[in-house]
Amino acid sequence: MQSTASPRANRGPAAAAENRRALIAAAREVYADGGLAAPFSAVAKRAGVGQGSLYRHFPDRTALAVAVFEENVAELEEYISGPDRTIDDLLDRVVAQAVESTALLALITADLTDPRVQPLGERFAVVVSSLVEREHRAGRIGDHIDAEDVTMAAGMLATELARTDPPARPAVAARARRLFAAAFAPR
Amino acid sequence: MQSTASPRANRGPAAAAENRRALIAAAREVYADGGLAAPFSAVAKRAGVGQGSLYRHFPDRTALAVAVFEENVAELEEYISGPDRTIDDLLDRVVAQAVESTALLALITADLTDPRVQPLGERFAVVVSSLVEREHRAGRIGDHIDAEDVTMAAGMLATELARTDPPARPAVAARARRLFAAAFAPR
Amino acid sequence: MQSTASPRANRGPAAAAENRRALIAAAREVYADGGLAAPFSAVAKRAGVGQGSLYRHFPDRTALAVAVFEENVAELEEYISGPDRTIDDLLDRVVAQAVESTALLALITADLTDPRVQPLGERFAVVVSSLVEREHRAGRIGDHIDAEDVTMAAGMLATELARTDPPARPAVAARARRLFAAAFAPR
Amino acid sequence: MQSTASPRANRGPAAAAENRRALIAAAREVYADGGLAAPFSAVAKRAGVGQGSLYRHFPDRTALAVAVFEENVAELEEYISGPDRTIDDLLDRVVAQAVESTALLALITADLTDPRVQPLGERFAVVVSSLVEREHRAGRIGDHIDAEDVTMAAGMLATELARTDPPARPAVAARARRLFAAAFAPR
DNA sequence: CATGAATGAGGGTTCATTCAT
DNA sequence: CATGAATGAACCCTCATTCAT
Repeated sequence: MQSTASPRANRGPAAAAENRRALIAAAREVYADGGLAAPFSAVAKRAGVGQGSLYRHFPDRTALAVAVFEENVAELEEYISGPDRTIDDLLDRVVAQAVESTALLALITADLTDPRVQPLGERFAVVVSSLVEREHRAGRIGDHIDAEDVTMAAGMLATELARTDPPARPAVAARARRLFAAAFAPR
Repeated sequence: MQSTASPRANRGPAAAAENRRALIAAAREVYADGGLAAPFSAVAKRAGVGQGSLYRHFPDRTALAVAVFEENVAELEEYISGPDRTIDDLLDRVVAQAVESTALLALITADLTDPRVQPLGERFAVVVSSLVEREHRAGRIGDHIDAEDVTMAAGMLATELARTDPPARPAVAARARRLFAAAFAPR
Repeated sequence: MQSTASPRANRGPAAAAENRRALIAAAREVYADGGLAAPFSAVAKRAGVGQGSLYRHFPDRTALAVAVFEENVAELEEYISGPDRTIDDLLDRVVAQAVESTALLALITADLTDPRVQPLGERFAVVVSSLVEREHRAGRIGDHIDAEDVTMAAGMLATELARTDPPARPAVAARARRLFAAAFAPR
Repeated sequence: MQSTASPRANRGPAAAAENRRALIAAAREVYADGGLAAPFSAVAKRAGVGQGSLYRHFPDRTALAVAVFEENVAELEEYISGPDRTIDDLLDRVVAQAVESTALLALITADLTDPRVQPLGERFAVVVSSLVEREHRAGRIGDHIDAEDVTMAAGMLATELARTDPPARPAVAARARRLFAAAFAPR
């Protein structure tokens, strides 16, 4: 039974929102550094927050991953909504997000049927669909390509980058992008 | 005091090679089932071998992964040496190997600079190079494709499959293969 | 920054008494359900009251248990004051109270020397004494039985029931009651 | 992931049986002292054994409790097998075992349907039955008493003692014994 | 050389308690 | 005076690794 408690500063409920944000940010850093093997508690430590608060905000790793990706997807949605966005732009953003998110991405792809995860996938699918349609109309991609092809490519790209050593990433990204560009090109 | 311990069957040195093989096979099964999170000791148990023997043969996970991939690469080398083998054939084999090996693949790609891992990468590169050259000559793939493109594609394909739910794998494999075929095709 | 916290309804001092009652009722339910292992905080949650209020009213588990038993004893006192009440009637009430109170009873019997607990024991002793005296005069119990015997029997009975599976309780209660009746009977 | 290991003495498999015994003995002490709330790990510490070994021998608290009671019941069986043993003798032994075992008894009575627990209950029932039969024939107990009455009494007695402060135990034991003697007596 | 028990550090999670709002 | 988030110590359990037999 826990008998001792020696709290060391309690910034009060006002800190809740701030803590939540700090935890999400910390999660990006921790999982980018240490991969999925990183202790869950490391997120709390990095965020400068008690473990209890981590669990209050995110009862498990998936909940945290979902929160991270919610931000990612929101960013994509907003970015893509700009005029003249292309699949290339999308992949740019994906590449940019890839590294910090990949360990978490592994978590999420591990259970796509989780009810918390599905909405994210759907939002991403919508982003891709609208882009693909636009690109088709513009004749910039071939008729043999559909939204799911692009989604899969984005996923592969992100994963590939995530497992690449940082210094090698630009080269790998370039090569992969070239490969997919070739695949997408109208025939 | 009378020892109650009864070390079950010590078949002597002769068993060493057999144990080694059993461990490698067990590793495939264990990591295919449980992912990288599977306890290392589960490999010993599945192989019907003591913990000590596991550590004697493979001092760490990477050593075991290398052994598994050595078999995989050897199989590829042999397979590819047949006449008329194409990149398509290679990818077929990669797909076949992907699932059981992926957890271990994650291990290996995590440290490609490990001196034990490099030779494997090189052997795989040789396999791919010879194929690519042949395919170029046959005009079956475009000039914009080099061996490293194919290597990367094989890696992405394997990973993508590994993280796909078994029932969905055939569809995913088909889609990915189509994508890469489009990418490789002569223009 | 705008606080997003929204302390739900602070009904002012008037609510204090009401909260206290709600907490006691919640304690019965929570500990009846989950045993002593139930988190203290569950009482607050069940009562629909903040943690702080729980601690304000009852600084520790024992304080809460004492409050519960104060109600129990008061009920017994009132019940017993009726005319023609017998030890049998007392045990009936004890049985009725047993289940919901037992986890808390364990708490209380764990430290009978606690100054908050003693008065309860004494009040219960008074209840029993008056009954025993009456029964002695009526010749319904033997001279070998004193108030402490009955007190102990009541305690054992309550505990025995509390640790019995609900469906088996009637049978167990009947058997125990028969046993004690035999013990109490005049010779 | 556990990365460091600094074992501090490994007496080898030969210690297994010895460790098992030490754990059972430690369990008696720990739970007698601290009640069921005692950390499971305290048993390992008190036994001078690693936590892992504790879990290897006894995967959960119930397994440990069963082992303790197996010894208790065996002792009762042996004791009772002597000539001229009476229910009084049985209760003497029960009283003697009560304190050290009660926290564990709470554990066991919490799930009597556990397949590991049932055999123990049955063995105890056999012990009691043979005694009761003998006492009936000797006319030392009334016809209104059956084996289950005695079993219940033994249980109540043990529990009552267990929750009594050590100094008060002799008096409580005496009183309870007197009560049950009165209940059992031929009419 | 094989076996498998022993070890104990570490990570996951819960919950008692405090305190800003 | 109420609320409920924050805190972190403690417990549970698993598993990597060693080593007596």
